[in-house]
Amino acid sequence: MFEHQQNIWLESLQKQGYRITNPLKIIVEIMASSDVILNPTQVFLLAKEKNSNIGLVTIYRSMEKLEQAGLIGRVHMPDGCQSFFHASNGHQHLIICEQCGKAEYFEGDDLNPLFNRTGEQFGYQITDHWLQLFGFCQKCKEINLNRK
Amino acid sequence: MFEHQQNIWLESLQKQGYRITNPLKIIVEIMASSDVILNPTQVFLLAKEKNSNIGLVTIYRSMEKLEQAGLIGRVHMPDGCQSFFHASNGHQHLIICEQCGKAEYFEGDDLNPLFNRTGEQFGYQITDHWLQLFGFCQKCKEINLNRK
DNA sequence: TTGATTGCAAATATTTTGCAGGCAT
DNA sequence: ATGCCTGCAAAATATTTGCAATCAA
Repeated sequence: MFEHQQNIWLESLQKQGYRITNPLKIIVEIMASSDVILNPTQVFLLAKEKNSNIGLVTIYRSMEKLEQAGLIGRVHMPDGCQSFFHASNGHQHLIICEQCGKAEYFEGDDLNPLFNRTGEQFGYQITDHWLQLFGFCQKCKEINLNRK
Repeated sequence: MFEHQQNIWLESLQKQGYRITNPLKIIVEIMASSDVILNPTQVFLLAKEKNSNIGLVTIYRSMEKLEQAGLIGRVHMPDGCQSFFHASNGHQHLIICEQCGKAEYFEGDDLNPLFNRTGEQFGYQITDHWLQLFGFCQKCKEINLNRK
């Protein structure tokens, strides 16, 4: 299942002219199967477990490729914006656990009427929008309860 | 008018125990009257015009104070999240020009039902949300038309 | 074979910290 | 007078670039 997803990513990268190297495969494997947002250093540490020789620079360069290819996207949080998550199908919105970074996409109502109305009201031509929810996921809620 | 706003900020800072120094006054003057988002370096350059002796480090430290005091907030953009803008009254949302950084707050519909519904659906306890619109402001639309 | 990709080292860019002197209170 | 705040220099972080060797195509 995850393997399937990885292959889709690798094919996509190959079609776009990138070479499928071992380090890239490892990074794809990590990013395509992660249900939490990850920053370059976190990806680096996970990747080292699979190939102790991999360099942090390769992570940066590969993340850039995956982003260019539309496979991952940068996730902004109140305390930083260097984490990445696999991209969504279509334009969906993110709900993110502020404790563990677990993220999921959700479909919102159609907010375009609000966005267009607001754009007109202020004289802006709207090109994009962000909607994100922050909170505690099921697991982290339980963890926090047990701590008390 | 802007002076009034500045004084409110300075009083608030004083009440919170901060000392009202000349560099802080200059930074408050800039942040309280700016209608565009500004990063520390931009604030530094603007502040230097008023006090050529001011240091970039002071900008960083003062921005932290203003943020702590709830007077400014960090603004996240697709290409960076180191800019600041004066805080809103209540929980409003931002519409930002991606070209010049001009920003304004707007009141949305009440999106809480959507947020709560989504939180329940995924098992998250929602603590916060972000809604931001990006686009081109009136002036930048005109600038771009004239360029063609 | 060829040139894109890698890992290392070094360079940049950004932000934070240590400290002596100055200034608000 | 006290100790918070400032500016400088230096340190710590985060990210990017140069380069020779390697490897996918």
